[in-house]
Amino acid sequence: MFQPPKYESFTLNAHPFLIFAPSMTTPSKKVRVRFAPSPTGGLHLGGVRTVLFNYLFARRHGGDFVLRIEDTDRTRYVEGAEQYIIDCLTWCGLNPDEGPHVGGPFAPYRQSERKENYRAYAEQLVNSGHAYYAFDTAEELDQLRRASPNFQYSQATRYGLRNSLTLTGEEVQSLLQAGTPYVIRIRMPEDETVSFEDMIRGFVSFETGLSDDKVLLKADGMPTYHLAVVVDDYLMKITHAFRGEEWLPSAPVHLLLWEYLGWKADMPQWAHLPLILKPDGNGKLSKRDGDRLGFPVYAMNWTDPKTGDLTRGFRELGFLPEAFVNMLALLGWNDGTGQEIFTLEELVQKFSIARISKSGAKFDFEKAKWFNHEWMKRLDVGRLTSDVLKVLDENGVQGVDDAYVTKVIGLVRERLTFVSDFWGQASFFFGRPASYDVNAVKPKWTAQKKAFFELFSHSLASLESWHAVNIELVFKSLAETEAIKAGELMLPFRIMLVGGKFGPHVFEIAELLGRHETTERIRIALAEF
RNA sequence: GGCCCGUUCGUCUAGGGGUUAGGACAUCAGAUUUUCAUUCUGGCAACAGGGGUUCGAUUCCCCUACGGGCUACCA
Repeated sequence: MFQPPKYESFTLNAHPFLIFAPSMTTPSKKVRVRFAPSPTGGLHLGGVRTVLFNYLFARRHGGDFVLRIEDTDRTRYVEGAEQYIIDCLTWCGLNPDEGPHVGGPFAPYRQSERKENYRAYAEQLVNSGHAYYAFDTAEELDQLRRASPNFQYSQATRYGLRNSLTLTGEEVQSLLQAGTPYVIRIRMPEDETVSFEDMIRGFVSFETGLSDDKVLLKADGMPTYHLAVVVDDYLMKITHAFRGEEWLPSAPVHLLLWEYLGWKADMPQWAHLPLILKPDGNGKLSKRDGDRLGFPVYAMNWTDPKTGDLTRGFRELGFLPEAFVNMLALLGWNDGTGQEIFTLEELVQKFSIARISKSGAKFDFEKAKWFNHEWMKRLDVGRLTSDVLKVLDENGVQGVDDAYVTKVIGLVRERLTFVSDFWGQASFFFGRPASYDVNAVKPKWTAQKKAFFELFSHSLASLESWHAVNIELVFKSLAETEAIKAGELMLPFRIMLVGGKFGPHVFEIAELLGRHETTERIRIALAEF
């Protein structure tokens, strides 16, 4: 017998796309978004991208960006992870308007501190028949799963298990009074269709009968993500919810909860972001892939407090936050013009959900490096100074003149991919070469060349204006007088000042080094050749 | 297994019923830079397959394949 399927739509706005139509770029309610990480370890690059999109959307629409710590799993809680997350956001310049560190009108922002909120809502769902008490222990369920691998706590099995659907009211009451551990589970409808309009994916629909009865409130009294995310998004008046695509399958549970709690009209618009994939093979990018392939996955260095293991981050590798954020934005989004370099401000101006792609993107470290190099070349030299000073300090160089450092940066920046490359490219500006690439000089070295450099050094001593062009002039005219090709002398001169075959134009180097230092280096090197 | 999502150069992507299918990274070749890097020029390189719809599909629809995600008292 034909039964028309029950259909229930959760499309909240009669015209869901209207909100984002050009004529109506400002949603009617004040935009409020949240990043809701679990403090269990380092912050993954995908997490930062989620933050970014939240941030951009909030700023674009003049809304609020809140940080909410989802620490409902006590067993996975890691000391220091919350502060680390906040530090990462600070480094990236993506600062929340509200959060545990800055407070706000909806405090507290840690779910562990909101524990008492959740039980009442779970009970409310039990009372309305949309949820039930379940007394099965974790061990019992483990056993069931071992016995049949596809076991689900669902309509197919719930009537054979120990819960308030199968027990009498008196039995349930006495179990509860006796303090028997229990969880509260959602009672998924047997045959309904839940659908909604995802801002990125468009129409998505699910059959409720296929999902299991997710736990809402755990035996320790803490909510699971499913309950907590709905309750807090409601309480914190979240209007748009961004999260990774891995959450799509549990969306129907959340939709149902919004409905059952009576908040359907306030449900946020959902946006399920495409995943960031491993560069080789397939699958979600994980910290392990970074270790294996030799690039960072976390935003900053992370030390596991239990094992002491250090996982390197983008920041410490020498990434500029500007480049890191820029690179992340382009992983799954573009503005349609081909422009690839954006400042945060530009991103805020140009960001639109409509231009986020649906498919996952493989992370390409080479491209990430390219972004950093581009920023290395474009950034204001002064902006780079403090970072470079840090690199110098790490290499035992202190108390150098800022203006000198700034000039050096200007000279070498275009050949640096990372700030951390600075030392390798510019150490000779802060100390004499420790050794010389003599093989580059010796085979063609002659007494005549030696004489040239002695004369050259002498000329430099009386050079009136110490500028690269003048130094070069003296160098070349003397070479001519001595009948030696200038080209034959350039490399030896470079080796004298730098120690190796690298660096900016040699006369620029001499200018920066100064008269005394230049002649000294010539004198010292002459003894080596 | 079931459910959901996805599929344009090696990678990130633009595009969209009629285009020489565009750009970027990587790569290759050349030029410049009397070092190296930068920079510049050029080359290689893609619409997963099959059915429809259509005068015409890479573009719209369906199926298949492939890939991924989820399937915990984790988020």
